[in-house]
Amino acid sequence: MHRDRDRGSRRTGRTPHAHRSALRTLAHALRVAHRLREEQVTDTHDDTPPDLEGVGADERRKRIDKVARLRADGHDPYPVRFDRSHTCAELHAGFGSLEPGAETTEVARIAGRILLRRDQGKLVFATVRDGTASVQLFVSKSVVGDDAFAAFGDLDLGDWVGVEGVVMKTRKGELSIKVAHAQLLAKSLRPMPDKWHGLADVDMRYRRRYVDLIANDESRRVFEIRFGAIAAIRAFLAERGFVEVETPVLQPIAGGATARPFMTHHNALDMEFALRIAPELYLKRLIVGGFEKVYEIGRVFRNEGVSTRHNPEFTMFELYQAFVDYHDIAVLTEEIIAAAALATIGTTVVDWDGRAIDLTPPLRRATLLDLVREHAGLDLHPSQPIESLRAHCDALEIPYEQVWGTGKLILEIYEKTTEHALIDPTFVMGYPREVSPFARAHRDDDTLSERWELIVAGRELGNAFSELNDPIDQRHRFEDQARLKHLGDDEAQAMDEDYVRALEYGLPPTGGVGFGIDRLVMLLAGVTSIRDVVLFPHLRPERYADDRVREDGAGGE
RNA sequence: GGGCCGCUAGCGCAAUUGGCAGCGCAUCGGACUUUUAAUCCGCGGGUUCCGGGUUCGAGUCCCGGGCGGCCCA
Repeated sequence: MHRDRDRGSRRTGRTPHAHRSALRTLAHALRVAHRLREEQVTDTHDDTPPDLEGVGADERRKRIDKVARLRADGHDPYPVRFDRSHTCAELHAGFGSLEPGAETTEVARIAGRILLRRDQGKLVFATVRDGTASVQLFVSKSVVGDDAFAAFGDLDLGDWVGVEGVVMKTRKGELSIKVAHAQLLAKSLRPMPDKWHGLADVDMRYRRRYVDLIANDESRRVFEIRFGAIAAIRAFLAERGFVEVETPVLQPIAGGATARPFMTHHNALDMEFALRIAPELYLKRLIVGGFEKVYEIGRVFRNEGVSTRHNPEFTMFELYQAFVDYHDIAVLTEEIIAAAALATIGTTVVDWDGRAIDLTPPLRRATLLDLVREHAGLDLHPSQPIESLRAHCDALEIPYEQVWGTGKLILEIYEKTTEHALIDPTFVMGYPREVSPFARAHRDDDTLSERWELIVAGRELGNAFSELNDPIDQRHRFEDQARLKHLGDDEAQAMDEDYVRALEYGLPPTGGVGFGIDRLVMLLAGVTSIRDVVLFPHLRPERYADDRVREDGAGGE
């Protein structure tokens, strides 16, 4: 309150004399706007909103009428605030051990949404839930009086309510508030989903996540895992001296990954920007700048298909550390994953698609070439004649393009024969250098790179390098990529001159890793659709009843 | 992008060969002062996703479209 007053007086005190007439004009405009708004409101106030017509409008109509009646009786159906003394979880923690039938003298004030009602005539039980847990309300006519009892009876499932009363346990042992006062905090106009079956329609669960979260415990569980995993990663890294940074989402050149970007337009500069496909190149610029341990958790955007495995925007974790290599990064990564798992599900063994997957460090390490030998029975190496690798592709019915080198062909063979079979977590080490434009050459074999991908349940979870820090080499890699792009590979990297310039100032030896937070959460939560771990997944736009009218009017497009 | 499947009351689901569109929950009315998805009695509620077609008759069959799911690419 003090702060508000201070701020207000400072602002008035600073108002320059010369601005008064401008302020008067503004005040006038605001008054006009306000009046217009009021006219609109009174115009439509008693009318049925257009979308109230048609099916299912019954219950909403009734609840809207209730709101009007409450207002007519001098009650505010949407009061401004409520002071609570406890969350539901705090009540359980503090009074969970009460004996059945016991009544305390402790007065508690809690708030929550009414989820269930059990009407007993002159006694009503209601289950309310806040953000922490649920607690039962015990509402007795003889305690609250006839009028308040009737008012409580007027509340609907879904309404937000604040109550005050002593803490007690019923004879059956249910922790309850013996309500003395109850207040509507926000009227719900829409009927809740089935109290037992919840909201099952998958499409509606994604489109109306708010309802899904109200009705489905499982949905809340998954997102608690998500929030917990991210928090655990941040805590783990903070403890080890990493700093969290934010780098540009709007980038003149979308680099750091092979994917097609979304393009957008900057009006004032009149130029095209890409939404980032990875934060990688900016994070490494920061290592050039002298930060030694940086990471970013942020949204990246890839303009590709939409499915249960791909959302156009998803959350990427990327980390870079100076003076370490990809072996060090593998150790760090498995520790991060284990920390996230322990913090959220209390174990490093996850149940995924009916299988137990053990994330306990150390995870298996194996080279890509050894794994291909193991799974496909093929002894491959990038130094082999390209004809022999093409022959293997032909035999495996893998389509390829003439511009592809031996490294790309080996990667294709690996993906077709081996990757999907790697169920237990495996660091697949030593990708061909040709397909790894930001990884340094392998210290023992310069046809390979110091790069691993972490594969779990047949899918890529993370990708890491000993970062390429030789600016001359990096320039050549960009030029190779540019050549591919010119030949029609629209996922190839574009030359980023500023990034090369940054490397020319000197990137110290650096290890880096990136992984998809969404995929990690899927693994921890044991769900197979990315849409179950993204709060508001991308879906094709919903069609409203209005669209039909519009289309008919426009003559059908 | 291809194949298969789904869309029915606010929510969850039925509807046989093409023959009156139903059940549960929720709502509404009634009973009930220790319930736990409370219970019991009763009344309402429908653009069967949209548009065409076949038929005496379409939720059901055919064609086109929309949205989603699963599998494949």
